[in-house]
Amino acid sequence: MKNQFSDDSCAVTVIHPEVVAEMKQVQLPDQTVTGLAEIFKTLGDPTRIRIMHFLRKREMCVCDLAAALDMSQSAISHQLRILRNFRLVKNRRDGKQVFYSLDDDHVHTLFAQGLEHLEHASWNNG
Amino acid sequence: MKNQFSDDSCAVTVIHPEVVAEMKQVQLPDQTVTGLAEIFKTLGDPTRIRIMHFLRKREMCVCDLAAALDMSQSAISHQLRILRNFRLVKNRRDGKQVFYSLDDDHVHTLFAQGLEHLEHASWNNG
DNA sequence: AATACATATGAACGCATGTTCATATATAGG
DNA sequence: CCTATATATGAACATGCGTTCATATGTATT
Repeated sequence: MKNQFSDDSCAVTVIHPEVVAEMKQVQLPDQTVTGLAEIFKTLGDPTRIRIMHFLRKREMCVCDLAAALDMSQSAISHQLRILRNFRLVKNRRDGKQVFYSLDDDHVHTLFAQGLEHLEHASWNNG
Repeated sequence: MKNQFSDDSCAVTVIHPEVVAEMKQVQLPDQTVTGLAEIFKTLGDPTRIRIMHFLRKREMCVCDLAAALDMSQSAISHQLRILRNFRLVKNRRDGKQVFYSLDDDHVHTLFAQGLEHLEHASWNNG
């Protein structure tokens, strides 16, 4: 016999069965895991970071965003759709223009915490 | 003349030149943008979310992580390397085993804020 | 030294993702 | 109604990413 096997999975050696059992119980629901991953993935792109950073300062229309970022209107619009889908930004129409702004305050805090971690990581980077 | 053009970019209509100018000044440094995006991208994967959630509870060795997640040791190891590269987890060796834990507290808060946003988004979802 | 075990890593494969290009929708003005 | 403008969207293309498979490294045991 070469290996121990966990109860209901593929062949993996288990070293601390109690730990594994305990962790399987406190596992997050799939929906929560997916949701969390989606939020973070949405923020995990330079263009979207830049957009979010601007919208933290003020609401902006699509055209101005594209100009300020030196990118095409189409690219920005696609990104805004993604941010909108995951409720990170909301929009209002004013005539021909559509203005975007942050959807809620948690995003602000997410940003701040991200920056704090960045600093922390830089310390250790030396 | 069909369009206005921004000073130093490709052809994009500018609607509020003052806003665009102001935003260009408060732009984040490229390094910061990249760093932030990398942190969030790193958290933007279901497997890594699950790993981080476990490590929030206790330190764990690679084998147990693989067993608890019903995934191959190789897959987990690859993911741990990514988390390690971006200083989200740290590791210590104890004999043949390597134990992983969260690197700092900001990650905890990042998680919490992500979850809060999840709830917020669920309200609006109806 | 030789074996067994825990972890790490490189290559490869399939799938997701960001941008561009072309075009559609929506609103204002004549 | 027709044109111009602001935004949205679908298809396509290139790049990036997560997993698997095979294998290497590192550590204890005999």
